[in-house]
Amino acid sequence: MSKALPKRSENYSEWYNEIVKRADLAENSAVRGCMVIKPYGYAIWEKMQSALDDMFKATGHVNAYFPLFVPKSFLEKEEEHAEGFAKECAVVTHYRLKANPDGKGLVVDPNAKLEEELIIRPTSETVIWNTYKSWIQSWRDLPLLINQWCNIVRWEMRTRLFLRTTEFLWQEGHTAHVTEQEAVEETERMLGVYATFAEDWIALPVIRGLKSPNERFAGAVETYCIEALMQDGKALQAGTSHFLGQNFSKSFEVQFVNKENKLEHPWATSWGVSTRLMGALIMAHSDDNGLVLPPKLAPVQVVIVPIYKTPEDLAKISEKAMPIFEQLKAAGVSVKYDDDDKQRSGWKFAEYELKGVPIRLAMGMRDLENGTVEVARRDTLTKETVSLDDVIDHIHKLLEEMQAAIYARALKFREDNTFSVDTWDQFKDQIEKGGFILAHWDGTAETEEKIKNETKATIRCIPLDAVEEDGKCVYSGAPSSKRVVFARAY
RNA sequence: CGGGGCGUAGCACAGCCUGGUAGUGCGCACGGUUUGGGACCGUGAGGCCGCAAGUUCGAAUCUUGCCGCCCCGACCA
Repeated sequence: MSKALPKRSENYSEWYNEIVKRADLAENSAVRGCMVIKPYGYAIWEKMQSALDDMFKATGHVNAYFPLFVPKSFLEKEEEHAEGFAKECAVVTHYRLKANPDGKGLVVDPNAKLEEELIIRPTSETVIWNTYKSWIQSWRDLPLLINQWCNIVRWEMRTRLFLRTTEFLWQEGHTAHVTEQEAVEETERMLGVYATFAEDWIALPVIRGLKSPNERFAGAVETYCIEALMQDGKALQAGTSHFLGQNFSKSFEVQFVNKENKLEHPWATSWGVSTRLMGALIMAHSDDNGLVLPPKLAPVQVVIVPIYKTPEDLAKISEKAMPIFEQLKAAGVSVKYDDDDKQRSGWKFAEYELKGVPIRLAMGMRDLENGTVEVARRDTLTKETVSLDDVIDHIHKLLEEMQAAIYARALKFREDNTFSVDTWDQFKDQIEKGGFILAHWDGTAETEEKIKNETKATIRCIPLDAVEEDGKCVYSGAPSSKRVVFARAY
């Protein structure tokens, strides 16, 4: 077995692929473009789900489930939406197979052709708004605040584990409101939820912004996003929140009676984050030794490794280790005691580093004599010796400290790799080196397109907190009032 | 869909050019010695060499076709 991971500095994408596989997060499946999320990777996803779900509930949302299949006629109803997704839809045309009359195996039964094709959902606005039609009659039915956790299929040309797969897992919130302002507030509220989640849980600093019209969700009036910077200097869109206006309520003829007894179309939002967040988590923090997990998302936060020669020694160590294990567990810390004698301690150290376990405790006979335990932290790869009396308290503090330190490190990286650029030459030069580029843009799709064609850089977002300043578009020289974020992106 | 690469043991690969007994490392099983940063020795199990056809006395190796996967582009969360 090759022990070392590829180095980030030498081949970032190979490093990424290897870390996903070696840390047991996911693997490619027998189905092209589709991944198998392995138990360890899924455990992290479950932690993300659980935290997000709590935040959705706290903001008044409830969960529901809508069908996997979308009748083609639904998808067609909102024109821009249909156009945007048409190219990447999987289509169900038949409902039955039969024995191959020419020999072995099965063939599609031509007599079982569907009258209307079914699309595997690339997103659920259409089925959901078709449903909302019957759920919404009065202003008293609003706001309708619904979320669903489900899978999605978008037929991508090229896939990468977690970052872009044909099938992926996500949540999609779909809300309906009486007023435009309420819907805009909801869109912004959920963007805030995503940003808070990214920063507090993934320890990932994000820029909150608006997408340019080019990058807008198909069918949206406005798309908000959070953008993060990965260690290779490329940007990753980590979440989106859309203000849909009345586009879907009109297309699906959803109306409610307002307080004045007049018919109105409700205002809509939708918002989602996906298993792509796993990719963000990996690429933001991990190093050449493996995963680095922020404690809040680590399936195992503390691992205790006994170091012993004889079963008698192990028994003595266990006697001291088990109270630590029990106390941590009782305090809600996810802890594992690894006394498996199949592997030696050195192997375990490397393995837990690869898997990103935040804190490792090692206890040997020497520690027993001294009443101590060795505490190793994953993010800095540092070790210290701590008295058994203090260790529980120490771990609690350390977990919090590490969560903050990992965020701080990512924030510093982003700050060190964000550049204000004012000339086209500087722009072209900097984009090769990576990072976020803050530059003036004249606001036209033409300029955006030309910049993309010449440099592969896209406008990641127009930051919500952009300062107003007079400037000239870095490409066209036309006047501009604020800087937008450019980067090459995943 | 274009351009490149690869399909041989669970995994990573060699062998192919120049046709002739299917190999190495890791992993796995058993035994022993080890154990504070990925231990070592010994014994052993494990293969339709991607699929199909062709050439040949004989094909992992040569020819043709097909299938699949990976990487680089165009498309995208």
